[in-house]
Amino acid sequence: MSVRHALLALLSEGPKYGLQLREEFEARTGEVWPLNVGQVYTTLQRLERDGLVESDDDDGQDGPQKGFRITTAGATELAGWLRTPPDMSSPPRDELVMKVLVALRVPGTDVRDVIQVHRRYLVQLMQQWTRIKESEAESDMSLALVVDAELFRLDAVVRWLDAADGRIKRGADPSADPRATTTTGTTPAVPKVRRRIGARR
Amino acid sequence: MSVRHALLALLSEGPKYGLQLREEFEARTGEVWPLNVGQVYTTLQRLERDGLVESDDDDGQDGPQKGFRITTAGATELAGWLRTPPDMSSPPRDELVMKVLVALRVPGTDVRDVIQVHRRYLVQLMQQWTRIKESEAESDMSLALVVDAELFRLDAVVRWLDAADGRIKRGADPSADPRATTTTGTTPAVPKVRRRIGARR
DNA sequence: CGACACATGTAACACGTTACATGATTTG
DNA sequence: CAAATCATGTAACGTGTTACATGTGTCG
Repeated sequence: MSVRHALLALLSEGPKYGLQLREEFEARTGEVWPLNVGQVYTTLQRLERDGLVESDDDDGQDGPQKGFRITTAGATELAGWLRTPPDMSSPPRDELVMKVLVALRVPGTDVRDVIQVHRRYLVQLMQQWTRIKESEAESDMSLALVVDAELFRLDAVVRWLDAADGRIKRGADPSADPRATTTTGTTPAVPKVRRRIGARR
Repeated sequence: MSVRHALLALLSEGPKYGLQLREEFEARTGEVWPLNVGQVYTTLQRLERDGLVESDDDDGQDGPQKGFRITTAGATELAGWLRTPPDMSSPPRDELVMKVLVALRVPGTDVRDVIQVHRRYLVQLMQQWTRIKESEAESDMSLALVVDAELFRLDAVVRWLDAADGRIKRGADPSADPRATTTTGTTPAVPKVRRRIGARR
């Protein structure tokens, strides 16, 4: 859903064609978020189909540098997107969190070891981003913002790993009665609460 | 890639069938990460096709509660996955970051306003997760871990928004010479650096 | 019986990725 | 001319979502 609206936003500055959109997308993300060309074209097709965008193929010919313009509907859609917080019920499945949850139960796995392996990797990554930030981000606002976001994100992951390690260290999961969740179907029908966060949207 | 390995992990405890996998997946994530059934079956098909899993259809019949077992190849794959940090070159495209980057350039948009709208929403979400954590997470390790992860993540996003707001406040993007990135194709061929973080994998 | 739940599947779609095919234009 | 680059597309696949179709068993 992200690329779609980003293209719409780029077109709101004026008509553009395919490759140009890719270049400008990458420029605005400090060349940190590569965008493959194929997706640009298919996304543009979908945008045109949905009436958010128009192209120059009125004259029949599909010459090179086929320009696209944003429509009124497109501008409306874009404005709405900018002010609508993403749907956060329920949170994204995080691969690293999955790994730790899973490692807690997979026989013959040292969870805390898994945690440390990933922690080391993350710290290393943060150092590399910090280096980039120090050397290049002075002059490029977009790059600075993207790198900041990544650093904050990685820092949160590291801190979560530490918290998880703490939780696991003290208390070998006292709540986990394997019988309660592992049984083949004889569980006495626990009223299943599907946790969803409601917030006015 | 996450669900695939999670199912593999569940099967490493012993043979299970489709719906059971869904139930146990959700139990292990504190009912916070719902998993739709259709995906379970299609993922199981792919796992079987790839030889990571075997089923009871040797006897021809496709009765109900069709059990699946993990294979040796599956166990190997799982062990590898647990100790392999996810590929972080390059970072995921974050929708909120995209919005702010985009809002910087879309005519007639108050970026700092967009930032505040989202900030309020995020703080509100954090309060709800905190409430859940205080009331229920005492007794459920998985839930505690998942909620912690979400709280750390949201906190990082809020802090990024504040940092971004700061950057935007001081300095109306001095680096941004629109001509340099917006030109129609006459840019003098800047040596395009595609930033990618290398780390031994 | 009829309603409900369990259980397995399929179809259609959105989005993302990699890889390939096809022209047009520039340049050595 | 030949090769490289620019530009547009398509195909195949993986993953995820929603919705529907189809059986089977249980229980009022």
